[in-house]
Amino acid sequence: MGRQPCCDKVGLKQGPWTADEDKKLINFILTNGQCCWRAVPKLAGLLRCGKSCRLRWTNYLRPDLKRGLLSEYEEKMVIDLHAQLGNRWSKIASNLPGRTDNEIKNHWNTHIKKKLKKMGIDPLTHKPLPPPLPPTDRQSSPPPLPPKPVDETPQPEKVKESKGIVEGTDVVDFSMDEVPLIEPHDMLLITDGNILPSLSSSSSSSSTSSPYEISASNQNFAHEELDQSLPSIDHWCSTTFNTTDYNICDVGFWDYDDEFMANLNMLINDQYETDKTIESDATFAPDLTHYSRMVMNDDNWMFEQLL
DNA sequence: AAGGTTAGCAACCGCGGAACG
DNA sequence: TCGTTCCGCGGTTGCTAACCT
Repeated sequence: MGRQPCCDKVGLKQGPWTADEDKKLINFILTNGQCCWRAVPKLAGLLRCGKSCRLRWTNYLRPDLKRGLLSEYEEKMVIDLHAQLGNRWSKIASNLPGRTDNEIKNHWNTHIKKKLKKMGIDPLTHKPLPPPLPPTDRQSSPPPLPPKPVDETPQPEKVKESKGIVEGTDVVDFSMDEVPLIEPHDMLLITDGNILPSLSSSSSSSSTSSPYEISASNQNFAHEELDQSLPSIDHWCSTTFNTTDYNICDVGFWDYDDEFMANLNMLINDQYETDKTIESDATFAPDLTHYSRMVMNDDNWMFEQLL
């Protein structure tokens, strides 16, 4: 017996989302938070499958998304994280606040790949490309084998993806196995050539195998960068709904973790500018007691006072 | 101006794995 | 332990605007 489809597609809408559908979804999540995605379309009055709703929300409607092209810094981050993690876009995205895995994947495929190739770097292995062979050689000889990873020691966690390798044939592609995995404590983060001060007490930076340092225990890798990376709520509303007719004061009822709420709180209250030295999650915790609920109504954001 | 091509991106597809009964 | 459900992820598709001829 095969796997059941994620949703009954009969009568369900597919393709681009309309503004009205967006509003319905946003209103529902603002009011109820993120719950079981399968139930969302029914409860929100949408003729979509739950998967489609989740995708639309996570990739487009989330208020913490940063729209627009990746900055030079973000691009550098993506390149280095890709060298460490391979095509694990969600992991890469988790280190870039306001960016989605889909967005990074698209940017990689359309921009970064070409850039690296132009620079003579293989986007798969992040090593210099072999010099191009003359046309006659290309026809007669198989493609060169990819270089082996420098570190030959066995990896504790082998990535399962190994598509593209066909043993005994000339069809040779690269796999995730060939990208050495780096433990969080091995990572090093720099921006424009300057090593950022570590926000994590545990990062010893003894290994310099990577030009970036990502502290696994502290995802707000650098407050300065976070400041640039997170979008403003005003910007979100104006870009998402193409309207300036809203009045943002406070936002609440989000089903997010404390750090996200704190970041959002800082954006809204301008608290961030005066409190850049915050280091622990405890001090990040936002005060939600006075928050209003934001609801989409027609083309405008409406606010409901909770207290 | 019209038709063809390319680039960029939103959305979909299908699989794997976690959670649960 | 097994079957089912659901979520999340990575790969792929398809639409559309921009560009080219």
